[in-house]
Amino acid sequence: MTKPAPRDDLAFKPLYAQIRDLLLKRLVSGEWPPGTLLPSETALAGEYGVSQGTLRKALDELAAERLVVRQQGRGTVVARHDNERSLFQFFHIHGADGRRQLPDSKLIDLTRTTADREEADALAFAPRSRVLRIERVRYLDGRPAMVETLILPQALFPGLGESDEPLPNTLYELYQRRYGITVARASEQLRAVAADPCDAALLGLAPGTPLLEIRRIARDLQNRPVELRRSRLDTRQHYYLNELD
Amino acid sequence: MTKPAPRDDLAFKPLYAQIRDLLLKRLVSGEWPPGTLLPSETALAGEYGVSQGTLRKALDELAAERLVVRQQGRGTVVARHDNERSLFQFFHIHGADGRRQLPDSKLIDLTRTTADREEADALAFAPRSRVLRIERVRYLDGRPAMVETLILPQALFPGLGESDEPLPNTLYELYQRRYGITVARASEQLRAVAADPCDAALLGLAPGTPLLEIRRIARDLQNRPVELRRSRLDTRQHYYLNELD
DNA sequence: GAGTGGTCTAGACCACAAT
DNA sequence: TTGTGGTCTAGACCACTCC
Repeated sequence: MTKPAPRDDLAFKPLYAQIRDLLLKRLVSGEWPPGTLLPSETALAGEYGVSQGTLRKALDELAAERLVVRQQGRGTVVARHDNERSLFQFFHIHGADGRRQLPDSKLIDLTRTTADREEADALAFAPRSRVLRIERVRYLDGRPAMVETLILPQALFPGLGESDEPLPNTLYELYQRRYGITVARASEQLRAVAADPCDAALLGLAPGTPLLEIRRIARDLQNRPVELRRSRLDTRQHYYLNELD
Repeated sequence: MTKPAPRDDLAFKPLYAQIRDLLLKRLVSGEWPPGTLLPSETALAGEYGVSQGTLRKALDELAAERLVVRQQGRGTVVARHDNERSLFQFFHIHGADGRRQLPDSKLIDLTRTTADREEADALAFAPRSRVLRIERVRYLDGRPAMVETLILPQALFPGLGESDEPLPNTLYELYQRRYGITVARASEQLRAVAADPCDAALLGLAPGTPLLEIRRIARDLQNRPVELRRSRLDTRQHYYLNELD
């Protein structure tokens, strides 16, 4: 129907990749909020003037990135941040028996402050940007297992934590629903550290106990850093699982 | 050419998945050792009596699992365990500056013994199977950074460590070349532990220092556990990186 | 029954590697 | 020049969901 992509410029992209980018732009724009049923493959193919096969390959790529979910017989849905997704994509902590569950959270502290140098570097911010700092303890099987510090740019999450409403347990769902920010990927750096007196008191263990520290940078659909998170986990009853394949 | 797959049994698989399984069987069998150039898509499609598109989808799946590598203009090659693959698929440790390099290794001890209960469980072995136990220290930037214990079933690696030849630094390449065992995937459990006196002496740090312990179970093409590995990393200069996407 | 995504086919042309 | 994998198309039928 349309001729194949021309090969003029050096940054050549196959047609299906170009279509993928156009679809992603519409996801980012908010035209199709999470939970929306996309137009059918044939409709989109017609709209872009490509074959169904090419459009399908574009959607398959977005599905592989977990930005959309394909459902035979129903259609293609924009991915939503439910507990299921949080658990499978972003939560790698397992109990000694191999089970996995989302932790409960107890807020310890919530302050508005400025990013220190390290935080600004990690988030690719201007130094001394305004950030929200959240400290919480997370419970697994009803017992305190993890201390967590979050750094959020105030510019992206205006008004967060100002009302009296309690913060939900799964924050990414809130980012998406209230601020239209979808956490699409993250990178985590893992280290072993000694519990400082504060960690120790919150987790009920001796200072100096080894803890697994996880430093996460979460990014949105445009690959922009939106959250910095430092978790310290007591690994006597739990471990972090990574599958390599 | 051939009719679509029948829908008789409950364990229905699409045709391309069946072809994938047949190709995998030939990889496992040793018919196509690592490094081999596979027959072309058209040749294989003819052989199985399917269209090129279906055969392509089967090969694409194997490529996604990193069992084969596609090279435009050349053909499809059976994946080989080179340093590149070891680094990208199996080695997640980075230096403080984000760089990554394979560590050097120094052998500390090599003994033939029987698996203890925990080891036998992890490897899905009969208890008290004969295993080879290797202890080594691994160096990054010329400095000791990690203590590593490996448990290998003697039945799978006969004669390993009996001659005087030194063990190579990247073992997976040896498993593949000498024993025809390809490590295809692995799972890693991460915990924070305190350095015991032995770790401390080998790494030159104080006993009790927090170390990142990585327990890896490596599996071959048939998903059979072939190696158990327990690494303890000094994370003052290095970290373990996991990308979630 | 209507509409969706999932599978499969057949054929065309392109980019790339090897000779 | 030959042969490979990569892209793109057009059309068919199937399995599934929903009304």
